[in-house]
Amino acid sequence: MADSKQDVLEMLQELAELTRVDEGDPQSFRVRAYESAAESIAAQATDLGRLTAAELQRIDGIGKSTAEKIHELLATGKVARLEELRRKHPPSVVELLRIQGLGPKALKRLRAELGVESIADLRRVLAEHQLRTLKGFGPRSEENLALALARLEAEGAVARTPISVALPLATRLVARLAEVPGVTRAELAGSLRRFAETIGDVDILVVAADPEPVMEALVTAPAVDRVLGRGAAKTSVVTRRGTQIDLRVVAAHQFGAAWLYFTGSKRHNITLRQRALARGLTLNEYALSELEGGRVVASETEEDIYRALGLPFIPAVLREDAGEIEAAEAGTLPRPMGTIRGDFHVHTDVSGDGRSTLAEVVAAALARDYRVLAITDHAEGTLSGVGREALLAQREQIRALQAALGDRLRLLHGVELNIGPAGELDYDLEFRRGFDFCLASVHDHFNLTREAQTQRIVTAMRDPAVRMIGHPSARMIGGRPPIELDYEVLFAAAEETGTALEVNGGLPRLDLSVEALRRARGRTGLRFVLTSDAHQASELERSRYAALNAERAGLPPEQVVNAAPTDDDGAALLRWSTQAEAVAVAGRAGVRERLS
DNA sequence: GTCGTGAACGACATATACTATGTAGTATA
Repeated sequence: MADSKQDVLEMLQELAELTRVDEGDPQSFRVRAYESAAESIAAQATDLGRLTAAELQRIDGIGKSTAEKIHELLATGKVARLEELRRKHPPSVVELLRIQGLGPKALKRLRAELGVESIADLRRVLAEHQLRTLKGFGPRSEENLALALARLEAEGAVARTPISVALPLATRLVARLAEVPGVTRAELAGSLRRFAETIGDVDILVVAADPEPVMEALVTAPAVDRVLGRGAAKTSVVTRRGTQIDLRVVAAHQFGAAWLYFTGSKRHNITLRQRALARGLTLNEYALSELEGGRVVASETEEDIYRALGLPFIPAVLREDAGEIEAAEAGTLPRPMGTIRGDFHVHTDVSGDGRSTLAEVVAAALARDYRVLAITDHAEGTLSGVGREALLAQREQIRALQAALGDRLRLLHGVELNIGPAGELDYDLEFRRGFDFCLASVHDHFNLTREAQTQRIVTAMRDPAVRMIGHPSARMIGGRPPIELDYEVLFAAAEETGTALEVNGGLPRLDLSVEALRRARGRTGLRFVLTSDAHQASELERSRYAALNAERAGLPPEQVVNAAPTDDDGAALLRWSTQAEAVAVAGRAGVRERLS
C-alpha cells in the first residue's frame, strides 16, 4: 500500500475539480473542503491504509463523509460519488476549464445555454458567432476565447517550471528591470523567493515612481512572447517557453506590504489578513491600516508589518501557512543556517564532467573564507570517473597545495564513490581508506524496489570508509523522479553508523528534499552537510541553495555540520572534518567509542 | 464538505487588478 496516500490525494483533487464544475461556483465551500482535506492528507506521514475511520476523522479537515470516501477507495478502488460526477461531467467538459479566461461560471452557462460539451463544440460555437448572443459576452470575449483555445491546443498541458530553469530566467529579468531609469529596487517574489522546487510563474516586484517605462521594459524583453494584461499597477506576460511573468510596480513607501503580498504563499497572506482583522486592522498589498479611519500602521518593510501584527519576521522560505505563524507567535521559529564555512562535495576537471582546475576551485573557496574544502571527484564506477593513478596524482597536488596554504584552509582529498545496485563501492577498502573523505552516491539503477534501493544505501553506509551519502534520492527536479526509499530505515542506519546525509544544493537536485528533511526533524542523532556539488568554481555558491532548502524544512542548524553559528569561525567544522579523517582510517566502531 | 457550539445550524480565507461589458467574472499572492 505504498501509494495509498497518492491515490487518496488524486481522488480528493478530482472530487474538488469536478465539484467546481458541478456547482459552477468559484467560491464553493464544498470544493474548499475537499482541497483542505487533500492538504491535510498530504501532510500525513503515516500509511493511510492502516487508519480506521475514526482515526481518519481525527485529522483536521476530514469529517465523516471524506473518511468514508477514503475507506471506500482503499477497499474497493472506487468512490461512488466520484463515479457519479465523472458521468455527469466527462473529461471533454473538464478540459474546457484549462482554457485561460474561462472559469466555472462561464462554463456552466456555455453548457446550459449553448450546449457546449467539448472543445470541438466550443470551436463551432465560436465560428458561428453564437457566444456574443449571450448576456455578458461580446465580440471581444469571442476573440479572446478563440485565442486562448488556439494556445491551449498548441502547447498542450502547461507544466510547472523547475526552479533550475526559472531562477536564472528570473534573475536576468530582475537585472534588466533594475537598470530601467527611475527604478530604485527590483526584487524576486512569489514561489521563487520561497524557494519552491517548481514554480507556476515568476513574480517580480519593482519600486519606481513611474511604472510606464518598467512595464515597457518587460513587454519588450527578448524572451517575451505575448502580453496577457497590462495596467499601471501590474503587467503579465508569457515567455516563448511558456513561463508566465507577473510584474508589479509600487511606490517606495509601499514596498514592504507589496513584497509581503507578492511573495505569498496565498494561504500565508490570508492568515495574516485574518490576523489583522482580529486586531481591528486590514492588510492589503499597499499597507496595513486601521479598519476604522484607514490610518496606515505599517507599509514600508515586511519587518514593520509583522511587528505591527505582533509577530517576529518570518523568513520567506517558511511562509506556507504550515504552522509558521503559530511558531512565530510562540517564539519557536526554526533558526536560519549560520555562515557556511566549508564544502564536502566539489569536483574539479579531474572528473570528466568537471570544468575548473583544482587551483581555481581552491581560489574560489578562499574567496568565500572557507575553512575546509573536500575535493571529491568521481570514482571509476561512473562515466565521468577516473582510475587510481589520476586520483593519486591529485592527492600529491593537494598535499603540495596544502603546504603552501598553511592553516588558512584545510584541504581534504576526497572522492565521490558510486553505489552499485547491491551497495558495492569502487576500488577496494584499502584504497578507499587512503582518502581523507569518502562520500558515496547513487548514479544508476534507478528502478529497483524500495527494499533494494534502501538496502544498497545502508550497505554503503556500513563501509568503514564512507562518511557521507550524496544526493540520497538521486532525483532531478523536472527530470527524474526520486528512487524509492524507506526513510525510516535509512535514517536509523545513518544514526547507527554515524554517516552524514547530504543536502545537495545543485538546483536540479536539492536532495535530500524538503519533504525528506522534514521527516528527519527530531532525529537529533542525524547529521547533515550542505554541499554545492560544484562542477565549476563559480558553482560553490550553490551551497547557499542547500541552506535555503534546509531552512525551508525547518532543520535545526545544530544538526548541520557546516552551518555553524557565525562566531564559531569554523572551529567545530574543523573538528568534524578531522573526525572524518579518523573515521576513514580507524573505521566506524573505533570512532563511535571515541565519540561516546 | 468540516467544524464549533450546543445538539441543528451558521460560519467557513482576504483583498485587490484587469478585462469586457455595462456589473461581474477571472486571476493573483
